[in-house]
Amino acid sequence: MADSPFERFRQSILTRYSSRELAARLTAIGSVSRAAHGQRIALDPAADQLVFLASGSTKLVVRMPDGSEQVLAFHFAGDMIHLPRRPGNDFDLVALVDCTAISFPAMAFLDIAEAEPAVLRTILLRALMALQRSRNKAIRLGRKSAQERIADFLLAMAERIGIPDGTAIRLDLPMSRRDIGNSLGLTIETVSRQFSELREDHLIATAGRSLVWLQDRAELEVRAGHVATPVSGTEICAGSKKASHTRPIAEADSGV
Amino acid sequence: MADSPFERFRQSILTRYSSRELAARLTAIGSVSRAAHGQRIALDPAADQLVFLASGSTKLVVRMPDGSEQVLAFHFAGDMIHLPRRPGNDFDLVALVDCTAISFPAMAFLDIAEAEPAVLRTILLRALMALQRSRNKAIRLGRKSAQERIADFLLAMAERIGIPDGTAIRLDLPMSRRDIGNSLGLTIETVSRQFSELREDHLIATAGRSLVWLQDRAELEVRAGHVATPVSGTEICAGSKKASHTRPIAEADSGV
DNA sequence: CGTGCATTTGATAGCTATCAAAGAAGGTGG
DNA sequence: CCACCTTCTTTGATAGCTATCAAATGCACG
Repeated sequence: MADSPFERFRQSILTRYSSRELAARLTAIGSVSRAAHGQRIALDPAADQLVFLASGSTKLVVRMPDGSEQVLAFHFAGDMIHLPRRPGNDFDLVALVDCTAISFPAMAFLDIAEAEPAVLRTILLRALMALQRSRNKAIRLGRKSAQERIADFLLAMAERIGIPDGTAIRLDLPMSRRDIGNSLGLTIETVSRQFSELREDHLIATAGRSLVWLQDRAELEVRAGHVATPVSGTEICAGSKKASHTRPIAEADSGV
Repeated sequence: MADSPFERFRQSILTRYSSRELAARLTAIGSVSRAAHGQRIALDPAADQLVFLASGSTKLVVRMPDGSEQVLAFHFAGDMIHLPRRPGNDFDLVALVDCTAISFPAMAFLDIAEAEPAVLRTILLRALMALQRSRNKAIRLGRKSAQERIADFLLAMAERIGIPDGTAIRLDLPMSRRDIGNSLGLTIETVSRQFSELREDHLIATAGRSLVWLQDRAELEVRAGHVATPVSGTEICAGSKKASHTRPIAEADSGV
């Protein structure tokens, strides 16, 4: 099957030159699981897992003692996700839409991958990217107001799943307002209020529950606190409102 | 020199069986730098760096456009730290006490380490630990009150630099209240108030600016929100206030 | 077309930041 | 060794932001 989960895994993670034996050995320890919207992705709770998300999108959540849940990360097709086992087993990978995933016992995966350092390196680089994203999340949560968090979140999503649409960027968000709130440390009401405010200011447009267009990326960068806010009218700021970083949309990326 | 930075690097990162040639090649691309309290650790801004902290302790900070700084992580001797280069170069590694560090260009390091998959694996495992800590930080910042963050912070520090002292755990915190606040997304005043409250409740004791004793770890776990808070006096909770997780203090660990 | 759930909007309370000032701690120079 | 001085920490009063509580509206699905 040219489009099977394992085929996607091979194309995404294994190098073009890696041996067939390596692929076979990894296939032997990987187990495919499917999950529909809202379902947990079944995982062996006995050991740390490396999960390759072949299709769909997920949220990585931790359940708090008080029953609430904190979203640690969102993941999209092609991501590798590391799930540590902790006493209490409180991490869950939950499907936002229908998903296909392959889960590997982490240590066994690395034992096999050691035969092919390039694969190990790929996993490492993805882990470092995931670390970087987690650090960015910590920045969002630590030093930002509700509006800054929402604007920053939208820009981060634009880089992962944004599609250019005229002068705007179109997003089809697979997660609910509640998930967004749980991810940003905000309540669902606050998320909604900030969406409304950005909409009134014509920085975004929305349709239905999941479609969002970013209409003024430069101003969103300002609202996100990515650039120093110019003091309106009192000082002359040379070169303000530059065209932001203009990073490529939807660059290949992942989430160990 | 048996105690040189490179010797510590070898003992901490390289496996006992790794070749001398590997060590020599890594040594060739690593540059030692020292920094006193408050100084930045000098790093080549041209490329991503992997930094091995041979001695001392540091904070990884990002400077915000408004001039404030967010602390992303604290690091201690033996840690490996990954510093990505971003446009704007806003990440800094700052010494909390006198430090010795070795910095490597990340890609060159990995090129060399590919010859020895066990080394690559060590780096990967440390990256995953750093990711886990960053996720925990995100939980702290996202879903916790000031007191929960402080209690959680103290417990996290206990696991890294805690020293058993009678029935208590002694901490010699190398960072200021301001650094703690910048790390937890709180102001210095709020940090101080929470310390005072924990002190009044006899959960901690302090001496001078840096010494802290954790006197009631189980209750601190409750205050940190690690265990469900028992509803006082209205319901009977079977087996509450168990002796927490009793994880080992100061286990070998690192921070890529 | 009706039902159930997600989202939006509104009013109020609580928590933490901010502003302000006093009180330790640790280092320096006499 | 002690007095001084700078810096960090602690404590207090107030304002602002977001959570919470409550209700209406809108969307998607059967």
